[in-house]
Order: sequence, then C-alpha cells, then structure tokens
Amino acid sequence: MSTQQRLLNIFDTLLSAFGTRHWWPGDSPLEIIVGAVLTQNTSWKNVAKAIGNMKIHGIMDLDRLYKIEQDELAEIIRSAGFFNIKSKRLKNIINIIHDVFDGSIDNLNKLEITELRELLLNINGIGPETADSILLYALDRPVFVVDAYTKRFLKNHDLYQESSDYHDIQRYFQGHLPSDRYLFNEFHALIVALCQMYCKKTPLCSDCPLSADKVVTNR
DNA sequence: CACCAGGCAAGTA
DNA sequence: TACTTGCATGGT
Repeated sequence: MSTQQRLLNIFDTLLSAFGTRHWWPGDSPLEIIVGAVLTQNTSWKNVAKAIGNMKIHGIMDLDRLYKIEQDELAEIIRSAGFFNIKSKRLKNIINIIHDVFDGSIDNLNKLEITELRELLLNINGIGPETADSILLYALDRPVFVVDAYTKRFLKNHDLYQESSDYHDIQRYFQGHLPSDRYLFNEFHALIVALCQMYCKKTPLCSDCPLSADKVVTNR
C-alpha cells in the first residue's frame, strides 16, 4: 500500500471518528492571524479569552490594532500569557499589512505562495508553524501545518525519525498527499482532535481510534 | 506543588 | 550547527 493510500485511510478513519472540525475557529482572517500568534506555546482556552477581550475593546480590526499602543494591547491580551512579546509580535505583522499592503489582507494574499511564506517568516515573531497556520487557515493556501500534535501523532505511528525537522515533516505530508487546502485543513484539525482526546503522550493509548484500525496496524 | 499549553528569538559554545 | 533560556498566564 502506498504512503498516500495509508495517509488517506488514516484521514478517513479520523474523519469518521471525529467528524469535520470546522477549523480554524474565528470570524475573520484577521482574527485567525491574531489567534495564530496568541496561541504560541499557549492553550487555546486562554487564547479564546484574550480574543474575546479584544472584541469587547473593539480592537479586532486592522486599523484599530494599528493605532493602539503596544502597552494597551498587551494588557488586553494578558490572559494569553507572554503578553509583552505577543503584543509586539502582533504589532509587527499588523504594521506590515498596514504599511505595505494598504491595510488589506486581501492585498497581502495576492502574493505568490513562496513569496508570501518568506514574507511572513521574515516578520519577527512569525516562525514556521505560525506562518503555515496563517497561510492555511487565514489565507486558504494548501500548506500542511506541523505542530507538537503532528509530531506526537507521527511518533505514535512510527512514522517519525528523530532527524525529522519541521520541513521534513511538512514535506512528508505534502509530498504524499494531493495539494488540497480542504484536505490539509481537516487533516491537521483531526490530528489535534485525536491527540487532545486520546494521545496525551507517547506511546499510543489503547483506546485510540486508530489503534484498532487495520490499515494503521499495517495489515 | 509541579508541570504543561496548537513557539519563537536571542544568546552561548 | 546544536543546545539553552526568556517570555508569563491559567488550568490540571
């Protein structure tokens, strides 16, 4: 069986087990970009509080975020932790969108994918995972997001080499799957659902939906 | 009480 | 290049 077939079978099993995840939670591309920064090394529950507080203060808006003082923004997002550094990181990307793309995320999204990814990665505070989360979930680009859950998932299924870095893992998925943003969107969200509910850590727990799957047990 | 959560940047050897 | 550390709140 091909790697692609195996991955797609895993995908089907997860989709049957958990259903569509409707990722990313957020009302707008801007909110998704904000969430991607705020969730760095932080549980989503605390991020959701910060986002809610931003809406209460009426600053889930590009122009308002551009104008607000960093210190004031930091106080509003306090519950997400790392608030001083995250307020600066939010400012960094907001400033680029405002200054270079006339305050329009649509304008930003007109760039070619490689150019767009490089631009994001060159912003202080945007690393590979945050960039790819923005690309996939805010800008609808077909890139596979690799995070701690993805690595744990691969490790649990013996698909992970210690030498694998972020881009090795990304190439593994992108190289063995059709370049489909809907597939990448749902697949990553399903991996998160799997890990959050069953695979708190390695090794694989016995009641994981995939442990009973014939395909995964390599039959 | 310790430890972790949907990382990243900067510093050190 | 390959580690290590700072960033900081809130939940378990």
